[in-house]
Amino acid sequence: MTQLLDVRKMNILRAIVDDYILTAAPVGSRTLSKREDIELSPATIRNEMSDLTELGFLEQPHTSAGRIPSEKAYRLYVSNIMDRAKLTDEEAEYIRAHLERRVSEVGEVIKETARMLSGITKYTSIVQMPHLKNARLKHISLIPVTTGTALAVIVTNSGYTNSIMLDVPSGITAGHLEKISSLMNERLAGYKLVDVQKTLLPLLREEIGEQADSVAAMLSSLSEDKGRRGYEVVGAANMLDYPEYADVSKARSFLSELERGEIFKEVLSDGSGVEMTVRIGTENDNPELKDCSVITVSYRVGGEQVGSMAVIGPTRMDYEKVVAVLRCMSESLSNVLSGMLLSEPDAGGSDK
Amino acid sequence: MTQLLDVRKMNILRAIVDDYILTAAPVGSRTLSKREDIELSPATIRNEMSDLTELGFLEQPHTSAGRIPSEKAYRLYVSNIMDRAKLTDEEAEYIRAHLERRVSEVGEVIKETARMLSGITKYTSIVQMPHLKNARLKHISLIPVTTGTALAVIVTNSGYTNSIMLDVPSGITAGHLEKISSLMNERLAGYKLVDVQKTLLPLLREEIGEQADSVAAMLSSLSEDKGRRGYEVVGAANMLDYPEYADVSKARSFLSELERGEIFKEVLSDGSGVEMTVRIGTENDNPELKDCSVITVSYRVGGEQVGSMAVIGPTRMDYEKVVAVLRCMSESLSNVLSGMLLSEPDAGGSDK
DNA sequence: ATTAGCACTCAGAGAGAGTGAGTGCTAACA
DNA sequence: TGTTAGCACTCACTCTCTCTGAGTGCTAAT
Repeated sequence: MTQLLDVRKMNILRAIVDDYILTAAPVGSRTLSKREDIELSPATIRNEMSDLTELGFLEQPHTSAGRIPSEKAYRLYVSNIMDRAKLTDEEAEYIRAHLERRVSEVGEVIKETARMLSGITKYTSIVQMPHLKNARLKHISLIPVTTGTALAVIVTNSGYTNSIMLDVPSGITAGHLEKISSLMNERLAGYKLVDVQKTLLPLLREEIGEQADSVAAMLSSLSEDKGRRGYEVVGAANMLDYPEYADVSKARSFLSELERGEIFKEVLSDGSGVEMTVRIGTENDNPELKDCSVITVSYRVGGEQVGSMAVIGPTRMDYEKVVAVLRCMSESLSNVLSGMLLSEPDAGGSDK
Repeated sequence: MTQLLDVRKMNILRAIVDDYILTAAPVGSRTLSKREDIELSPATIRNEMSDLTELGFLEQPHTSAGRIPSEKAYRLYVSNIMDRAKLTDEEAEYIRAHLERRVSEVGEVIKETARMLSGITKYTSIVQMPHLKNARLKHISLIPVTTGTALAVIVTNSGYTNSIMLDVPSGITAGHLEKISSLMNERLAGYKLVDVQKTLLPLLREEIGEQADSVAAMLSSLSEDKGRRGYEVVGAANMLDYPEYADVSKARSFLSELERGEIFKEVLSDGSGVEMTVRIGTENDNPELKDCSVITVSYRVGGEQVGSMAVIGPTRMDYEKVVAVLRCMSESLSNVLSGMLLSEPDAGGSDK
C-alpha cells in the first residue's frame, strides 16, 4: 500500500490534530506556522490544508474559521500513534503499585481500575467484571428458591463471589440439589468452572443416573454469562468539563444513555480476540456516541480473555495517552487478577 | 403557638411558592393578582409581599424583579402540605402493581423502586438495600479466604444474597468454620439473623467449647452492617433539566459529589425512628446540597426499619408530590419486602 | 384597609459597529 | 515549479447602546 499522504501533509495533519485535541478550537494556518516543528509560511500551509480538506481529512465550520480534523483524520492519526503510545516507566509503575495495593477482592480491584482509568485520563471509564469461566471453584451452593428455580452462589479464589439464578429442570428435587453441591464441593474445588461441567458429568451419572444430563445443562449457564455481568462506571461527570458538552441538553442525553446501561452491550462487546479497538465518532453504532470515541481493551486471566474495559471521551480525546494507559492497565489488571484467581487451590484454609 | 401569619399572608405565600415551584422565575404582584384564588389588586399584594420580605419569607434577586421564596418559606410550606400530600388511588395502585411484578429478587425490587421514584418525580432517587438483621436465614457458607479472613455468604429468603468479609479470630481453623456453617444450616435455617447469634451460642459451646465466644463475636458483624450496604441511584441526569443547573460547572460538581458517594452517609442517615425527614437547602450538612432539598423516608420489614430511600431535587422541588410518592413507595416497598423476607421458612425446597 | 396612579429600577433582548482570526487568490520570487 | 508575500474578503464574537417590559415603592384618593 503506497503512502496515502506525503510526509509534509502528514506532519501538518498531525499538528492540526494535536492542536485541536488540546484546544478544541479550529486550527488556523498562522497558528501552525508558529510551531517549531513546522517551518513553512502560513500561505504554504494554507495550500496544504486546502488539499487536505479536499481529501476529506479536514473540515471547516465556516469560511473564516480554521480547520478541524474529520473522523478520517483521527483514524489516520490513531493508526500512527498506536505503536508509539507508551507510558513512562514511572507512570506504569504508579498504576501497577496502586492496583496491587487492593489485592484483597476482585470487585475492589475492578473498581480501582475504573477509578484510575478515569482519574488519569479525565474521561469516562467502564470496566467489566471478569468472566467466571476460568476462575477456580472454591465453593458452590445450590439453594432452592422457588419451584423451578435455584440460586447458585459461586465463590472462587480470593473471595470473588457471584450468584446466578438457575432454572431447575423438572424432576430435580431439593435433595438432588443438595447432593450435587456437596459433590461439587468435595470433589471439584480447585477446578476451573469450565472444566467443572465435564468432570462432574460422570460423577453425576453415578449419583443421580438418568437426570445427570439435564443437571449438566442447567450448570452450563454457570460458565456462560447468564447472570448479566456487572461493570463499574466512573467519571461520567468528567464529560461536563469538555466544551463539547457545554450544551446541557447534550450532556443530559449522554448521561441518561449511560445510566440506561444499553451502551455497555456495544462498548464492551467482546471483539473476540482483538486486543484493542478504537471506535471513532459515528463508527459507534449508538447514535448517542456519535461525538465520542470509545477505546476498548480486553484483559486476561492466564492468557485468556475474561473481560474488557473502555474509556469514553470526546472524539478529540487524547488518543495517545488513552491508548497507553489502557494498554498498561490491561497488562496490570491481567497480572493482578491472574495472581489472584489462578493461585493453586489451597487445601481449604490455613490452620495455625 | 399562635398563628405565625394571618390567613391572607399565608395564601399569598403559598401561591408564590406554588408558582415558583412551577416556573423557577421570580413571582410578581400582577401575576398573583391574576390568579383566581387571590382576589386582590397588585398594590395590596405588593404591600403584603413587602411585609413577607421583612419577615424573612421572601427574597428579592434585585429591585425590579419579583420575589422568590426563602428557605424559611419552604419550611412553612412543607409543614402545611405534609398532611394533605396524597396520591390518587390510581397512582398508588400503579406503584403497588409495578413493584409487585418484580417480586423475584430483593435487589431487583430495590432497583425498581429507585427507578420508579425518579421516573415519577423526575428528580434523583436513592434507595438503600435493606438491612439484613431481620431477614430469615436460608443458607450460609463460611469460606476461608486467607489466614485470618473468611467470606460469609448469606442467602436469605427469596434469593437475597450478601457476602461479608469476616475477621477470623486466631485459633479458629478452617475445620471449625466448616463445622459452624453446617451447624447453622442444619439447625438455624429460618431464623432471623439477629436471633441466630444467641441461638447459636449454646450449640457452639457443645461443639467447639471455649472458642464459642470469639466465634459469636465474629458472627455479630453479620447482623450489623459491616459490609457497607449498597444503594441504587437513579436519575442523576434529571437534575440537568432544571434551570438551577443550567450552569454546567454547578451540575458537574453535583454529579461528582454523587459519584463520590459521600452524600449517602448523610442522606440516608437512619434518623432513628423518624418516619420522614425533609431537609431544605442549607439544612443539609453537605455544602454541595445547599441548593437542593432532600426528602428521606424509611421503609420497614415486619414493622421494623431496615432501610431508607430519598429523593434529591432543587429546593423548589414539588414537595407535595414527592412527599406523597415517597410515602406511598415506602408503604408499598415495606409490604413487598415483608412478604418476601418474612414468609415462613419453607422446608428446603419444593419436591415435585 | 384597599386601590389607582405614577415615577423609578433594572435584567434581558436586539441592533450595530468594530475586531481579529481566518481564508482564497494572485503575482512575485528562488 | 514549489514557496511566499500581499491583499481583499468573510464571518463569528464581543462590546456598547438602546429599548422594552416586568416589577417595585410611594402617595393620594376611595
